[in-house]
Parts: sequence; C-alpha cells; structure tokens
Amino acid sequence: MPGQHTLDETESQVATRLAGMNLDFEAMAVTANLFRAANAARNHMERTVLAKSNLTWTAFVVLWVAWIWESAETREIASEAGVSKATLSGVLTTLEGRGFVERKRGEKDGRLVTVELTASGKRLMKKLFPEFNKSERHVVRGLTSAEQPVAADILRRITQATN
Amino acid sequence: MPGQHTLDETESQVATRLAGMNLDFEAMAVTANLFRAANAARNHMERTVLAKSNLTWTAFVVLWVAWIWESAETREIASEAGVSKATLSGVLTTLEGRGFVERKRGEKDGRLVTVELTASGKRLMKKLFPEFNKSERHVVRGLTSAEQPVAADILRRITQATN
DNA sequence: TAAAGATCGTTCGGGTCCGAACTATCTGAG
DNA sequence: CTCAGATAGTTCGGACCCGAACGATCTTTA
Repeated sequence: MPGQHTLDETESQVATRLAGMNLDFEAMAVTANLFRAANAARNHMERTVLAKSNLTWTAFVVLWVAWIWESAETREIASEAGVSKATLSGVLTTLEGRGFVERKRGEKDGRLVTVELTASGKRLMKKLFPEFNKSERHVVRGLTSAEQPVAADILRRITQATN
Repeated sequence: MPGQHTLDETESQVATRLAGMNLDFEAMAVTANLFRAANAARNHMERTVLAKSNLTWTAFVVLWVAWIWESAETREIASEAGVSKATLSGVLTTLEGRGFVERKRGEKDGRLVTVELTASGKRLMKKLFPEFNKSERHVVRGLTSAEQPVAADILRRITQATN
C-alpha cells in the first residue's frame, strides 16, 4: 500500500525528523490527534447522516443551536458554531432560502437579528438529530463508558485554555 | 452579557430540551467538546502564529506533511491533512504560486505527482514550526503532563473508531 | 441633545472545501 | 497486443470561511 502511513509510522517519522529541535512532542501529539479525530468524525457524519438531507456540517450546527435555544441571536450562534459572523450570514441566507429558518429583526434593539426554526426546520431536526446521535455513539465506541466523561472533561479544558 | 452562554449552561439546556428522547448524552458531550476544542485551537493558531505568515491552517498542514516526509505524494498529503484531493489541488496551486512547494510528475508512474518544499518553503517551516509548537504547548497547558499521553491515546482511538 | 464611539449584521474579495465529471495513465484478462 | 477497468490528479459549480470595510443602530459623553 504505497503512500499510506499508519499513525505510528507518522509519529516516529516526526520524532526522527525533528530530533534535537527542543520541541514539546507531548503537546504535538495531543494537538495532532485532536485535529485528526475531529476531522475524521466530521467527515464521517457529513457523509453518512448529513448527506442524506443535503446539509453541510456548519449548516447542521447552526440549525442545532437555534433548535436547542428555541430562538437565538446571531452572534450567539456564531460563537457556539465556531464560525465568524461573516460566515454565519451566508449560511443563514442558504438555510433561509431552503425554508428551514427565519430571520427576525430585534424589536427593542434594531441592530440585532434573532433566528428561529420554521415548522419545516423543526421537523427536520426532530427526524435528523436521533440519527446524528447514533453517529456520535459510533464515533466514541472505542472508549469505555468510564472513559467518555474523562474525554469530555479533557476536551473542555483544552477549549478553556485556548480562549 | 446577553447572548453569551457558558459551556455548562449550554449542556444543561441541551439536557432539558432533549429530555425523554432516548439519546446517548455521554457520546454527545464527547463529540460536542471534541469539535469545540479542535475549532478553538485551530482558530487560535490561525490568528496567532499562522496569520503572521499569511498562511491558512490547511496550507500549513500541507507544508508540514511535505516537510516531514521530505517529499510526499499528493494522495498521501490529502489523507494526512484530512482534505479531499480536489481541495489539495487548489491549495497546492496557491502554495506553488507563492514559491513554497514544487510539483513533480512521477517518472515511473505518469499519473502520480510528488510535492517537495522549495528552499524558501524549508526556510519558512524551519522558522515557523517552533512557534507553532509553542502554540501547541499553550493549547494543552490545562492538562497535566500525565494527562497528555492519555488525551493523545483517547483521540487516537476516536480516529480509529471512525474509519 | 448633538456628536463621538461602540456594537450589530451584511457585503466583498480571495482562499478553502467537497462531490462529480473529466483527462491521462497504468494494469490485466484474453 | 488490445481494450476494459482501475487509479491519479485536475477542473468545475456551489457552499463555506475569514478579515476588512461598511451602513445602520444604539450608547455615552459633554
């Protein structure tokens, strides 16, 4: 299988290639595997659950946030979804065009825009989210149930340290 | 601070909003925090280390893979960087235009393309990578040195489970 | 109560990002 | 030897992605 390296091969190549450079290899291993894992999980979910509804990852997360909070302000959605307000603006336009969300100008504060799911958007999430959750279960199936809260906690601390 | 929720608030809102839906909340917490952490770390690095050299995240990863392996085939880079070959093609064109990499047609197999860093690309990585590693150290500073290998191992298992 | 400043969402330009369709090349069965 | 099939990288269309610049709106200050 030419041109294919296992995780172990990659990490040992890294170690020899960068030997004597005074680097923190532990930190490197954590972040490298963090991105690999997030990417693998995201790609998997996009190709299985999300593709059927023709939704991108970000579009789904935006729907999810608005669904969970009943109605959400855009900067809140952007922050939870981890995208810039510029990106969110475009995604909302797409979702609005497909009839899944509605934008509403703030009445008290004319600068604000709140986002609500339409009936169609709610139906979609009600059907989609259980399937999505099944995928989440698949992603963590390599961890024991004791390890899962540990993993969540570690990841929370990484997020906090980065802000 | 209107429109801002803490992680705890979000998770408890999720719990009440989705109560009685027979979902795996442990798995949900792991994946949600996985994406949050990866996103936070990526944004942090893009804005600090990478912005100075006007590099995107993916462009940096591509350079990194080619640098570590001395010279790499495109499908290998795409796989390690976690992007499709279509995306890689565009990124390589950008990097080639900026003089950081060179494409070389395979001599034995005319379909293959191998990628090598130019002298300029090597200089860039030699300067940039130690700074990048300092950022990686920052990202994991909330974890003890005993926890870091545990974290890397857990993330590796998530990656494996997803394939 | 104006003018200065802060904050919000949108727009713009350029760079990813992907699946699908495409061209070029190699491989195998007959 | 040939040509169907597999494989590699590119192109294309459409969606995301960001920082910067922008207009609209609220808030603060004098």
